[in-house]
This record gives sequence, structure tokens and C-alpha cells, in this order.
Amino acid sequence: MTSSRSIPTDPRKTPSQARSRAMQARLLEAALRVLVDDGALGFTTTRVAEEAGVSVGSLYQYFPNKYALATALHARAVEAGWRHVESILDDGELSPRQKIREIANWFFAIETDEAAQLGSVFDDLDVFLRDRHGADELETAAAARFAQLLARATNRRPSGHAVVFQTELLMTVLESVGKTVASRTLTHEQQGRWALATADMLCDHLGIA
Amino acid sequence: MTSSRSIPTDPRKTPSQARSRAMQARLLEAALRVLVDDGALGFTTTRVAEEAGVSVGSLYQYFPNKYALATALHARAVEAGWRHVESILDDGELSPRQKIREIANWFFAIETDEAAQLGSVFDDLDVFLRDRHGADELETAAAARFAQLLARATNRRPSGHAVVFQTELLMTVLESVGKTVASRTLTHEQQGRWALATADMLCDHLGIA
Amino acid sequence: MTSSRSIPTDPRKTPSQARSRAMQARLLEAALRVLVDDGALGFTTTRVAEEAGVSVGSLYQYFPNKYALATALHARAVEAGWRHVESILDDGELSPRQKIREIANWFFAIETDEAAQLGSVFDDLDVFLRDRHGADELETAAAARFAQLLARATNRRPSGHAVVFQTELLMTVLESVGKTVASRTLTHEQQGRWALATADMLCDHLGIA
Amino acid sequence: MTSSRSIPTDPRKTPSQARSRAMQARLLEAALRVLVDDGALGFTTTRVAEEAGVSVGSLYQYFPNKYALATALHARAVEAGWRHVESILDDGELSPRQKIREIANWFFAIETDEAAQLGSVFDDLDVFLRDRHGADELETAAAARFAQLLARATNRRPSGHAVVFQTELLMTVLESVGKTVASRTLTHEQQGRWALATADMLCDHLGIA
DNA sequence: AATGAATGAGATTTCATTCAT
DNA sequence: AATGAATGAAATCTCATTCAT
Repeated sequence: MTSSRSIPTDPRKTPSQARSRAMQARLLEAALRVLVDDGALGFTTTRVAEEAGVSVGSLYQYFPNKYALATALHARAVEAGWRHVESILDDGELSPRQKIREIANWFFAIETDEAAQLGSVFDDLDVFLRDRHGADELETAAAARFAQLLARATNRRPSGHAVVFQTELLMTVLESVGKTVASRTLTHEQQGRWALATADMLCDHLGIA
Repeated sequence: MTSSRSIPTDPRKTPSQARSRAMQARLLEAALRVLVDDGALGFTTTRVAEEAGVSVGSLYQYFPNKYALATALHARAVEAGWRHVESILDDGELSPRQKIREIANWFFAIETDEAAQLGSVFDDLDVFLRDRHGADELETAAAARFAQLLARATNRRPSGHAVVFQTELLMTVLESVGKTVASRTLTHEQQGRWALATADMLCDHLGIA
Repeated sequence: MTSSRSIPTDPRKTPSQARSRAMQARLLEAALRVLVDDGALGFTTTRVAEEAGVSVGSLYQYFPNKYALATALHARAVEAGWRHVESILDDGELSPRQKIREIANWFFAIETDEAAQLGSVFDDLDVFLRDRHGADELETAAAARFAQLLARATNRRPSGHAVVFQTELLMTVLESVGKTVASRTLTHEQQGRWALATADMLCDHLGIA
Repeated sequence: MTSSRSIPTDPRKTPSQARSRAMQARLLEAALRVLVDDGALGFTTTRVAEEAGVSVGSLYQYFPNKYALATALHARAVEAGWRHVESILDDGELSPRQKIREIANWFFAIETDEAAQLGSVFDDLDVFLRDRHGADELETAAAARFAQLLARATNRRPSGHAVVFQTELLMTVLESVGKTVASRTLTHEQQGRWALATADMLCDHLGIA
């Protein structure tokens, strides 16, 4: 898709100090705000710096270029997402189906968390991303957990071909439908209805009680 | 998301018919090619004109600005999509489930048709869209057809609340999952498997034989 | 002021036929309309052709380039102006002062004649003019007439230094003040007052009864 | 004349003081030079930046667009002009007639001051002006001073109808004839003669000793 | 470390002019 | 002779990035 030269996308010099971390976070939050408010075309380095209340120069001290900023924002959101998903999967109290429902709720943006907002602007962000990896390990880990859930609920081995595919289906449907519905302007109640319907459809199809 | 001042997005007053249509098509095809090959960042008017083998000036005789070009491309894709879907729905030979499967095939980009390629660049295109409507009538018409199919298959009235929601679910899932999967680089066989699985999941859930 | 290459400014191939003349006039009228309505920045060849109801190609058959068009328009207006002035000067019935008053009326755009409109757009036109000559002979002729009027009215020789300078003063003041006042949005009555005041001031100063 | 949508003509939010003012002045001087040398057709942003010895980008940091630059240049000139006029009117040593003569000298561009050069490019500049006001307060203030001068010199009230009109006449004639004569290429001596003649004509007419 | 003015490559857009039909 | 689509040089303007302070 996008020609990827050799543009560095890692945040500059790992911030060893608390102050640095704070600045990074501040910039990423500003970046998100800009992206949400002004869209991809308004996502300029000057604008982000301004929104963060710092100079462009400072921005470039923490991110070597615009793509690094975009990548970090992306990674951060994905990370937050999967981390939340994992916490649900880890919950001992919930039944498998309840877990899927909860996760669907998250993806359908019922929680008004900052990270959730990202769902609707992910597409815009992607325009700036050269390489799309980075959060792969997290996703792989999450996939393993989903596979486990599915295998246990259906009494199969997590590594079987069918389970692997069904895991992907489960995750893909939750993510893509969630993203689509989240970007519509619906009430919480309507979003909840969508999340529930999608979750149940998946559980029924996959034999999850 | 994107602020829409008063930038016209309608194609220009078409030059007299014959050549005109050809040129428009030529430009739109070039635009698609550029978008597929270089992504949103490479989508520049000069690049598109070059790809179409005409001068920038010509491009601007057919589209008043870049956004109009993007809008036209989008509209064209959406139109082609829904038109094809309608043709499948109209097919007297197919069972309801077979229809859904066929439609899924289309959305999952199994057909290597030009229009199908568009699925993979929708996100990139979105960045440049000012007006987000345009193909509404077509989509509404398609929705009515889907509702009819669903109502008949399940012996209900097409206007009932449940049918309306389920129609939306059907369309949304096909569209969003299809878009996601289409943008991955899969073999035809794999795409087919995804389409089939998604279609069947939906049919089972909705009680479509 | 303006660098003058070697751009031809003469109307193309002297129109021997009536039809040609008509077309020229039609284009010039359109050009004036465009200039008045849209200002110098809106004065484009396409726009003029459109306003004239012909194709750009046709325009270029009558004027080799934009500057030729501008020059012709300028010449035409100046010509009309001085011709009218001459007709007043020739009038046997009027006293010298009455003549000056009449001429002032003309310059202050009391007559809503097309040519008079040009006064207020002359400056805009000048922007396009490479060389400013062309109407010189007419102006020289008019100057001679003014000098004659002034000489007779004051019992002096038309070729004396003082008379020459005063003639220029007379013409310059009428023209420049007229142009300025004409470009303001005043009622006819107000314009008339300005014309009268200016004419009388000049006559008093120059000793014209 | 010129359609004025919503194109901002105010100088940009000035970068912090010191350097800022210098850069603005530098750009305006360059703009004037370009206008004098190349006329309206040569007045391009690239050309002005080049002449100022800075990058186009810099120009756009100080003026949001070409029109803002033109407007600023215009305002600066008008301001300088009226300020100078006021200083003459304030002069306690000069007789009324001497004041008018001095002012005429200024308008007829006898002073070789930079600001005086502007007289000759006012017309070229006009093409690029969207807002035609801006220096109104200054002009109003100057008008009040002129009215006062005239009233005192003729023993009348400054607010009387006749005085108001005569003030306008005085100013208009000085300005418009001055502009016209200044744009001709004359020697200082010739310009002086014009200024003197015009000033005296006005004083005689208005009863100014 | 922070600032933000300066840079300039490159993107969008216009418009005088040509030339095939 | 008339047409108007096509051309492309050139103008306007943006924005990622650098670097002197």
C-alpha cells in the first residue's frame, strides 16, 4: 500500500525520566484530540504542538517525525484496547458469553474512555502509517486468549485449524463491526443493542454458552 | 470530523457528452489506481493526471478540486456495489442463503473486478470526503430489498421493528467485515472461506434458509 | 513600469467584412462588462468569450492575445471620450464656460453611456497594458482644441508656454478628478455638483468666461 | 467591482515583536519595490519573497495571503501620507496657502521618500484590494483638520454645508491630480510647477489667503 | 531543553493559448 | 470560420522539519 522508505518511527531516545514520559503522554493526548476534532487533514505537527501547549521543536524532541507520532498514537490505542480485553478475559466471575458481550461493549464504544474514541479515527490515522506492525505481540497474545476461551467453551484443542479460524472470525467481526457502529452517532442504548446482538450472534454461531 | 466549508464537490459542468464521459472514467480509473498503489499520501492531483495520461489542467476541467474527484470515486464505487447487490437479490434462481453468500463474495472482494478493488481503498478515500452522503438513495433501496428477503424468508412483515434492525445488522456486518477482510492480502480461497463463514453465520442467526 | 517584450497588440487581420466588425464590437462590449462586473482579476479570456457568447477560439481569431484585447478596449474608450469632447468643443451655441461644464459632466460620468463606465475601470485595465500609446493622436488633437478654446477665451496665442501648460492642467484636472469622483457611488445630482464645482474652479482660474 | 468573499486581509498574528516588525517592514519594502519595478503583473508572492531575500514560507507567516500583503502595503502608504499631511497642517509657522502648497508637494511626489513612491503604484495595488477602507479614521481626522483650516481662513463654521463640500473638493483634487501627475515621469521641477499651480488654483477658488 | 522563526519542496489550482475536429 | 477540450507553465499556498537563539 504505502511505500515504506527507511523512516524511523520509534519514539526518540527512550525517556528515562518521569518528565519525559509526561511530555510524551501530553503530546499523544493532544494528537488524539486534534485527530478527533479536525480529522486526518487537520492533523499537522504544528497543530498538535499548539494543542499540547508546547513548541513544534519540543514535539520533535520526543518524536523524530510525524509518522512516529502517528505510530505511537496507534500503538497506544491498540495496546489500551487489548489490555482491556485481556482484563475481561481474565475475569473469573464471567461466563464465556458474558465475556464476549463485555468485549463487544468495549469495541462498540459504549465506554466513553479516551482510547475508545480512537476506534472511530483509526482509519484516519492509518493514512499516516507506513508500517502497520508494532502491536502485533499484544494482538497475538490476545488471540491466544480468545482461542483458549473458545476451545474450552467447545471442548476442543486451541491449536486446531477450526478453532484458529473461528478465533480470527470472532475478533475480526467484533473489531470491524464495532468500529463501524462506533463511528455512527448513536445513543448508548442503541450501541448497547448492537453490541449485544453481535455478541450473541457470534456466540450462537461458535457454540459459546 | 472534517470541517466542510463551501467547497464544491460536484463534478464540473460536463463537457459535451461523448468525449466527456470517457475522460471522466479515465480519470476515475487513474485515481483508483493511484489510491490502490500509493495510498492516500500518494493521492495527488498531479499524480492522478499523470497516471491518466492527461494534463493537470484537464483534470480540473472535469473536477473542480481534489475533493470532488474523491467524492466522485466514492460515489461510483458505492453505486456499483449496491447495483451489483441488487442484481443478486433480483436473481430468481437463488435461494435466500445463496443470495447472501453471493453478496458476501462480492463484499469480500473475491471478484477481481475493478469496483471490488475499491473496497480496499475506502478508508484512504474517506479522508478526502467532505460530503459523506450521496449514495443514500441507492443504499435505502438496497435496504428495502434486504428487508423483503428477510421478511419472506422468515414469514414476517418487512416493516416490523425486529426486521428493520436485523436488516441493518445484516448489511452492516457484510459491509464492515467484508471491507476489513478485503483489505488484507489473502488468496481467493481464503477470502471465499471468510465470506462463506460470515454469510452462514448471519443466515443462521437470522433464520434464513 | 511594465516590461514590454514584443507582444503584438494589434487586432488580428483587419476585418474587412461587416461581420468581423460586429464580432469585434461584441467582444469588446463583453470585455467591458466583465471588467466592470468582475474587476481586473476576473478579466479572463474565457470569461470574456463566454460573456460574448462565443468560444475562446473565436476570441483569438480577432485578438492575438489578451493584451491586444485590453489595448483595443482602452483605445475604444479613449476614442469615444475624446470624440464626445470634440463634439462639445465644436458646438457653436455654447459659451466657453458652458463647454467646460459639459465636458466635466461627461468625465464625471453623469451620462450613463457605456463608454463613460470605463472611467472607473480604466485603472484596472491599465494593469494589462504593456504600451500605453495608441490614442495619442486623438488626445493630441483634443489638446489642440482645448488650447484654441483657452487662447481665444483669454486673447492669447495657443502655442504660448503658459497656454500649453494651462491646457494640460485643464485636461488633467477634469480627467483625474472626474475618474475619482465617477468611481464613487454618488447620485446624479451629487455628481453634477462636483462637475460644476470643478468646471467653475478651472474656468475662474484660467480666466474663461 | 471586486467580489469579496471571506478572504482574510489582516496581517497574521504577529510573531514576537522585535524580529517580527523588522520582517514585516522588510517584506513590505520588497513588495513596494516589486510593484514599482514590475507593476501589478509582476507582483507575485514568490517574487516579493525573493526580493526580500526570504523564503515564500516566511512571507506567509506574516501575511495569510497575497491580498493581506497588498492591503497592508496600501494601509501603510495611506497612513504615512495622512500623517505627513497632518504634520504640515500642525505647523504653526506656515500660512494657510503655504500649507496647501506643501501638501500638494507631498502628493505630487516631490519628496523622493519611499512612501512617496507609493503614489505611483496605487493603481496597481488597487487591483488586489478586497477591503477598500481601513485608513478611514485617519482620513476622517485629516478631513476635520482641513475643514478647520478652511473655516478659519474664510471666517466660517467648519460644520457648514459649504465648508464640508469644499473640504472634500480640496482633498479630492489634491489627491487625484497628485496621483495622476506623480505617475507620469517628470522632473522635480515640473512636478513642483504642477503642485504649485494646483495648490494656487484651489486656494484662489476657496478664498484661502 | 525549549522555542518558534525560517525554510523550501511540493501540493493545489488557474488561465492564456493552441489545435484537432 | 468556429469550437472548446487539452495543455502546462506559473501562481498561490501548506506544512514537515531544522536550527539559531
